[in-house]
Amino acid sequence: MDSIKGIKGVKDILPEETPRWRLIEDTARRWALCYGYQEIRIPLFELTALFARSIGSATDIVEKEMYTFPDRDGTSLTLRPEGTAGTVRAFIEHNRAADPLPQKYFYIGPMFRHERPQAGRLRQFHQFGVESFGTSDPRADIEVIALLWRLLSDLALPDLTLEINSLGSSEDRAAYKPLLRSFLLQQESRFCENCRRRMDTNPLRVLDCKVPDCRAATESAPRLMDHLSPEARVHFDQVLSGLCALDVPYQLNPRLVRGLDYYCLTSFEITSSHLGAQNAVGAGGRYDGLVETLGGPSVPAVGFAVGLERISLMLQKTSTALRDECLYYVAAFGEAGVKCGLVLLDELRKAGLSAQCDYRSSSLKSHLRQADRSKCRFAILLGDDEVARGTVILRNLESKAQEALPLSGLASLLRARTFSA
RNA sequence: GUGGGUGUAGCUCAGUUGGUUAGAGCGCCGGAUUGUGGAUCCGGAGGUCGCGGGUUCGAAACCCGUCAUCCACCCCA
Repeated sequence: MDSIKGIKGVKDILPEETPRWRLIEDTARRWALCYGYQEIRIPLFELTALFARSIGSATDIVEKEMYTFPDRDGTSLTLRPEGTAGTVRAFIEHNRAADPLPQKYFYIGPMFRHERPQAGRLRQFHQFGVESFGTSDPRADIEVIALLWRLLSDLALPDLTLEINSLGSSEDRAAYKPLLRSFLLQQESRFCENCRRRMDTNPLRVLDCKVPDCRAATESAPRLMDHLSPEARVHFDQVLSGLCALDVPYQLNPRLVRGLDYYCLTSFEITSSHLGAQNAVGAGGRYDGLVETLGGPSVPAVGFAVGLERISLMLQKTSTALRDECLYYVAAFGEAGVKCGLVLLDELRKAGLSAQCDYRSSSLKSHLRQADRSKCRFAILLGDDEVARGTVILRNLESKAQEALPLSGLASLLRARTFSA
């Protein structure tokens, strides 16, 4: 009989790795709460139309990467490829804009995109993201960038670079695109096939091409940054000076263009040189028009998302192995010992002390071998002799020091020791 | 969707120009006078050589196909 395998690009996170994942998730939650963001839990799937409208129907995500399927009545549903669309939908649906307080949310959970798996890229992957609604002030941009920077720094991820750019307003881009396009057309022969196609569909992306010849060809291209409206320019300058004031180091990258349609003004990305080809750890930007696009009021917004797998990959290299520890191993053997051991295990656990036992082991020797492997700090030896005396032997597995303790009331005695130390 | 690499024990991998019972290390289970773990020594379990076809007296090895996986492109977190 053939065994059933997992789905391509959908990975199990095994017990060896979950402590690392909890560290990442706990750190993210802590920083988000510290900055006044509140957790929101949104569905894993939504109407397909939501993503098509928010992300942009001409983007790669919508065109070829979504897990889309018909509901039983035929309506098209899609597994969420990112978290912003659903968060904005919930924001509108529950009329949160009517609440006068700043609306700041974070989410954490799995996302789904049908891509070829690669280092740092899976079909089910995990993101932590924040969305700050209602504030057009550049300090909101600074805040989310600082939050992202502090979070990643706290995890001590190596060689991070924050790159930042301004995409201007949609009017700025509309005015800039013809300039760029005519520049590109003048030297069309220098570009790769991909870029020639992009000149029509999305000329901004040509700036982002990794082919060295293409990069060289766009070296002297007109810069969007030089064609910003005065308002956009001021906004951008204030973001940059704010980052300076907070000592968040950044690098201007005029080529930085995001792949989702809804971004405007501030756009940023944090990369690491330790990640292989997919070097972006997290990215985000401002999306002032999105709430309105999805049928809500005109509400400015800014946010980011980070890839948890990519953080995990880097953490694997830098930090020592984490593991979940168990305190006591109960080595119960012999006819009477086994009976008492069953009860003792339960009492320890009821007292909040982690305890385990290998029920297969029948000799003290094999128990101690298991205790050693389990990495418990103590073994409690309980054989027929101890039962007869009404005691147990508490053995420190590291120092090998042993002491006899009374069996009755043992759990509360150990509890008192554990929590007073 | 495109390109390349890799599929042999639970894990990491050997396996000669095709040659007979397919190996090692680690891990696992047991033992070394029966109540004391890690070290050492000894023993044991565990493999449709990814799958299907072909070439051959003979295939883990060569050929074709297929699947899986990894890396890269595209693009993204």
